[in-house]
Amino acid sequence: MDVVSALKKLKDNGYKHTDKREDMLTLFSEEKRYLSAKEVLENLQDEYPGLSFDTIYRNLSLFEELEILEVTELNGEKRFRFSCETNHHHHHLICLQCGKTKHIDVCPMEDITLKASDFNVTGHKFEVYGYCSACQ
Amino acid sequence: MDVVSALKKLKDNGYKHTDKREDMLTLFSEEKRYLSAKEVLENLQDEYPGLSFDTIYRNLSLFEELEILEVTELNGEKRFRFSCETNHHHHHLICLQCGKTKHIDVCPMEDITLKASDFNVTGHKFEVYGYCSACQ
DNA sequence: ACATTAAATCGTAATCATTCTTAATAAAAA
DNA sequence: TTTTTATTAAGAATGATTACGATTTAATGT
Repeated sequence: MDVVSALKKLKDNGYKHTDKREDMLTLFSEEKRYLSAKEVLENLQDEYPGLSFDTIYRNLSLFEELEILEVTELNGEKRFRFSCETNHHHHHLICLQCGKTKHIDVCPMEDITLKASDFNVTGHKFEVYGYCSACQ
Repeated sequence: MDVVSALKKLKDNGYKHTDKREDMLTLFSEEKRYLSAKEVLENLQDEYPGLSFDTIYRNLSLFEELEILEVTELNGEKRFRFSCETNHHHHHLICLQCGKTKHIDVCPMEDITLKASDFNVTGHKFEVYGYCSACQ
């Protein structure tokens, strides 16, 4: 995912182009890591003094819906990151300090779904937490 | 984990025995599934009319600290369940409707830690969501 | 059993993340 | 440029969780 194709996706789905949306997308493209709504707000507040939380949250949800961003939940707080460019199903190592991520290519789901025949599996979460080299 | 050994654990760590704590533990031992703080409150309110959220939360945290309960987070809400009796490391299938769980014996963590040599891994989460046979 | 002490509880207010509402504003279409 | 419709600001509302001061209760020693 990159800013240009994200903007195209917005347009293709009938949503308008705004400076705030573009700047939010640019932020995510520069910081390839999980950011909280608050972090996003703080990053854009210099440029847009009266920027409201509502705008941030509304756009984050929209981006999630359009699969521009992916979301995870940590300590009762949602965090968003740019969707990974690869179509290849994968999971992440997530730095608890800065939100930086690394790919994990193995997926533990292969066998599970079959074994759980009397359980209708609709989703899963595999995340590994710790500290990246910069934050150790 | 069972009520008797949970009560013993409380005592051994210098915490007092109260009717409310025992009833909370009994509830978890009867419902072997994830419960929210609200569900716990509602279950005990008949017996204790003036029961406060503070009491529920304080005790849930205490139980978590003593590893009497284990916790997960779903849709911005903490949910607690009796710790599994087995010492064997494992994960869960979790019913999104009723919170019922089933064991998953495979653990995807075996290789990961080694491969992530420049990443200090401190924890992980592997949960599979869906609907149990009763809730489908 | 009774008094003492420290922990537990109540009732309520505060907090934090998130969502909602209404009126004003700005982008796209005609 | 006007109209239409989406987007935004500002702040109130919500829902889960935590914090606080005053009161009550469980454990301990006498």
